[in-house]
Amino acid sequence: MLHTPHGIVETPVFMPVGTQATVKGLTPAHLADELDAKIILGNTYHLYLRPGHELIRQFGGLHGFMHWDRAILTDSGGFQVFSLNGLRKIREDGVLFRSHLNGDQHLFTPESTVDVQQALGSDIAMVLDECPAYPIDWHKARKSMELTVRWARRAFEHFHALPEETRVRQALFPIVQGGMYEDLRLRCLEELVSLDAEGYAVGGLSVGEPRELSMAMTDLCVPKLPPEKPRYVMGVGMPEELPQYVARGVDMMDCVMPSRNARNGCLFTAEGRVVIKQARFRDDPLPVDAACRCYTCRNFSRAYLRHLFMAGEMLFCTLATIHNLRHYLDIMRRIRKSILNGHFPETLRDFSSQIPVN
RNA sequence: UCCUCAGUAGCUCAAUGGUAGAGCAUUCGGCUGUUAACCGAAGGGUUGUAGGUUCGAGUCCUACCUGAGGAG
Repeated sequence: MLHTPHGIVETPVFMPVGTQATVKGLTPAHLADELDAKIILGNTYHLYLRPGHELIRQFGGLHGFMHWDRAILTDSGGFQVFSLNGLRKIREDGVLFRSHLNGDQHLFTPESTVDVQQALGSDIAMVLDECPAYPIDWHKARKSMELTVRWARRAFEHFHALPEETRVRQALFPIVQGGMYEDLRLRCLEELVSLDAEGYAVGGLSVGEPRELSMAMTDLCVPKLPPEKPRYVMGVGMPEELPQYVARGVDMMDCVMPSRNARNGCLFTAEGRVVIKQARFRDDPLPVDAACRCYTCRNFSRAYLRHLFMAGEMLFCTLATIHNLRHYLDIMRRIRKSILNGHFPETLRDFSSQIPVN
């Protein structure tokens, strides 16, 4: 269990992504009542650029601003630096980048991203890291990893030196990098463990590498992270992969897949994907997933959902996102239950025998 | 009855007489710490009809058909 200033989070947990102070398509009531999500993500990069972290601070941080009283983890912007390739320049002191909104130039440093996340008031903050592209050669991966380690040290130094009276209670997680190279990953991990953080993340996965490699890196890193502390693999995964990450010791995951794919018409079920735009669902009276008990599946047909999608109606995004996130969170609930019951191995086998999502 | 304008993909429209295209729609893919209600691909045509001029016609000429506007 993760004890945060905004409640206890049972692990292993999947965290819905709410980049811009909203899980797109959903109200906080959907998240809390319908999905019972205990923790969601926010993003330093996006919120710093718009509406600005100082404004959010005035509204009582992200929690007050977006009316969410459960836990929030904020990503540092390291991944945005990676995906904004071309708009940025990485230097020793930090990353110089141009806003994707208006081209303004900004500098993120390990220190400034801690400050921004303090203003956002998240329960868990992430250290600024460099997320290298895949593939990358060993020498470049080493340089990148070493920079990530230096940045992590600076972030922690700054974090510990924050003035007691204004400091927001918050955990800070460093991020293991090192490309797909075992030696680099292990060296990075060792350095970061010495920071004695409250939790650790494995980053740089799901950047285009084959699935086996993501799993291999997880296999390598997670067991060597302190077992009594939460271990977070960033940016994963497909629904059927969730139990496999858990089996490797992962406590926390997040991914845009359920929410983004929902908006793009891809609904996940235990029987595989339902691509709702397909003509075969034009007059299908069945729910998306007969086994699902979400609001969408309890009340609406595939034909209706297809109609909403084809008509570009905004309700589609809401109903589809409710379903996909419920599917993800139900998988995690089932996993947690089976762990408590001592039946996780059987549950893992059940999931493995299911039809893969694609 | 006459005059003018217009008929090109399902829709709205491009195309100096020289390989008929686009957007939307349709169908199908993709999406992994959200620059993403996004991106990509495919199918789809006797250019209103019938003649003519020309090496070559969506384009020029003639007649007809359909529609819009105008005159009487």
